[in-house]
Amino acid sequence: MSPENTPTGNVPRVKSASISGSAPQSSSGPLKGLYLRKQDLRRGIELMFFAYRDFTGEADQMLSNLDLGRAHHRVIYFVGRQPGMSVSDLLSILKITKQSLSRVLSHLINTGYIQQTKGARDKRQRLLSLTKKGEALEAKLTDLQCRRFAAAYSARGGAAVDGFVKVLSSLLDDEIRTDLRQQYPDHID
Amino acid sequence: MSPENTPTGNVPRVKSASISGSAPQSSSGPLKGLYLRKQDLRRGIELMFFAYRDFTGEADQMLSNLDLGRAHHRVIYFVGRQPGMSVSDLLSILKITKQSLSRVLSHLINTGYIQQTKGARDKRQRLLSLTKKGEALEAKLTDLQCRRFAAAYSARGGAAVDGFVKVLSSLLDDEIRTDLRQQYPDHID
DNA sequence: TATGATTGGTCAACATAGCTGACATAATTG
DNA sequence: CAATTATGTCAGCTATGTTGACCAATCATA
Repeated sequence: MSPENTPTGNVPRVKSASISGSAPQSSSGPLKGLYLRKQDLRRGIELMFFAYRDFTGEADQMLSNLDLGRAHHRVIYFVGRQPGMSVSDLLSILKITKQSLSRVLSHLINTGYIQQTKGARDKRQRLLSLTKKGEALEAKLTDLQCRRFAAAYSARGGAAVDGFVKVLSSLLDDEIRTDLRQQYPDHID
Repeated sequence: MSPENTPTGNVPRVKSASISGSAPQSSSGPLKGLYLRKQDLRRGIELMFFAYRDFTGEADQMLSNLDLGRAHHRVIYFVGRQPGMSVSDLLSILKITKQSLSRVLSHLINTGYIQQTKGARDKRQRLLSLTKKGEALEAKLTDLQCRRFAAAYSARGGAAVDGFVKVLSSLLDDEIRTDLRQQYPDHID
């Protein structure tokens, strides 16, 4: 695709790679390196782009009907996942600025999706949790996305799911992988 | 996590699911449905979120040094992938409005990353391609992301890559999957 | 207890990247 | 010729990110 600056040391250069792989073996074959051609890596890049867009699309639609955006969804999701979390917990998960979060969080509190309670140990903390209304929305949104995953997982089976999880977790930055490993100890290595 | 509105018909309800799976079998076991628990689906959701962020992070950084954003990257990527494509081709891939694309595309043309040529068959079309400068940037950005994929793929092996591709393609909307299948005929089913 | 660090909130200002709606031009097609 | 298509452009709006500055409450500790 771009002659100069040949890929990586890791990637076998395939000069003038054929656009579509009329590969002699199946692309899933055990032959080392057969999945490291430029076209295979590009396929991964594109799949990530399209799959992420489709994966968030349905929820985005439902949210826009409620005058909410994807940023609100993230907050609702993670607060629902770990009720009683602090604002700084949320900040370190989302990796956005306090100001960006504040805008979204305030709106969710004002519209009754999220409630705050003062921390018992540390009274500076505002511990976040979903209200009934927030729980209802979180359930609807998460169900939408879980449905999509459940369909994909059942269509492809456990071995494919295992590979999916392995590769995705290897795409993570090391720091994030360490965090996630603690939350899913048996599942992400 | 949210009792009301129980998941899908497809998803086995696991009321009061334990937070962390101290599963009796490995999560990748062949046992049907063991990867369809709510926690497994949530793990997928979260992996998509974090992996997508990390996957785009390095390129975003490089782009911001050039006063470009992710939208510019997408245009450069897809034009690089298919030189000579028309504006409407690009629109249907990116699924954004003409105006949104126009802003980004004009900037890339003005700054010399992309060039236009009138279509030979249809003179209304502006066929897009990368300039030398654009090719150089595309190569740097794509190499960055390919490196990440190559590392993940080699760390996990061909079987995992196969599962990764299968599950991701099943997460796509049907329409997109049909399109991609044509571009990677041997690879996406 | 006084000091410094942490947790959280807020204000102002700005940038990017999406959106709608309206309209214009050029070229193709029927 | 009329309708459609491909593209570009203007004006304005929204969502979500950014920086930098500053403040108040609370906690931890010298």
